[in-house]
Amino acid sequence: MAGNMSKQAPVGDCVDDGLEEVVFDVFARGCPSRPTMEHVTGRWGGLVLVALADGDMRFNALRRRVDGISEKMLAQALHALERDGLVVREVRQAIPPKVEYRLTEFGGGVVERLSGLIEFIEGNMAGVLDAQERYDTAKAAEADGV
Amino acid sequence: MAGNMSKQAPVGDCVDDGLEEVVFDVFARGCPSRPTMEHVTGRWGGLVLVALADGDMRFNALRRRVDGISEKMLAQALHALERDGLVVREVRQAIPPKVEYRLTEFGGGVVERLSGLIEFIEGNMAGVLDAQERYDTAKAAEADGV
DNA sequence: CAGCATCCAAGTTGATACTG
DNA sequence: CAGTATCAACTTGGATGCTG
Repeated sequence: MAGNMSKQAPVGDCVDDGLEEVVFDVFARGCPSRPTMEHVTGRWGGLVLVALADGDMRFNALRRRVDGISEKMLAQALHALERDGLVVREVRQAIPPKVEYRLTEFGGGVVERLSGLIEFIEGNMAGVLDAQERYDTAKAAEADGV
Repeated sequence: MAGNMSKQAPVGDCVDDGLEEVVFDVFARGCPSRPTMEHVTGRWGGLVLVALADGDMRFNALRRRVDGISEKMLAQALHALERDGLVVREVRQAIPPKVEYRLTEFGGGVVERLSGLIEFIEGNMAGVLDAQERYDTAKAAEADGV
């Protein structure tokens, strides 16, 4: 494709042309780390990734594992993840077709950190539920007492 | 609001009535950990949270820090985060008004893990950019050669 | 099985304007 | 300053039907 001169992607506010040190910063609006971050943490990407930590999986197995995801969203998530180099798609020619998805090393690193986060949140959900209740009660009282 | 009987929120597939052990599971469709997870990892929530790790911050300071966020989205993110008990909103009566946002202990724990993830991703972005390039090239070739 | 294409409803977002 | 209200534009997601 045209306009593909080595690595100097046009990247907003967080990277330069390769002569100086490159710094990526999710806080910067145009930084390519933002989309990647979104693929990883978005509604489905993270769940797909973590599901793959249990071992390689096929399309429909993933679909079952990630409760509530639609075909379309799963395909979309897998594409994004594959493009970012987090997941590898492996086709086994056969009938019926067999396609497996596997984490790359980078993907594995992401999953480690991500599942740490998930476990931490799951482990604190009781407190979250309490906080929500308090918040809602306070809001209701406020709406009343005004 | 009506229908608020103690803690047995109607929570899909991952929690019961308090007599047995409660297990939260982000993979389950109706689990309340999912929304919370989304607030933390969503487009803005995570950035707001991590921004607050630098110290307490006021509304407009946050707005400047999180490049590209709109007023509306910031307010929305802060509400969700506050409701989940990740952030505290502190009002200082004065003119002009002064409102500060601060991480709770739980919020701090989340941020630790989240920023680990962010740093890992930022640190691997060079590889991601390469992967994307390879992916796009392969796709282009495929679209051609077919 | 794996997955793309299309359509459409519903939700999300951002700009703008306004309030306390 | 710290928000809320409103509206139009855009995006998302899911259901359905079809292909290899």
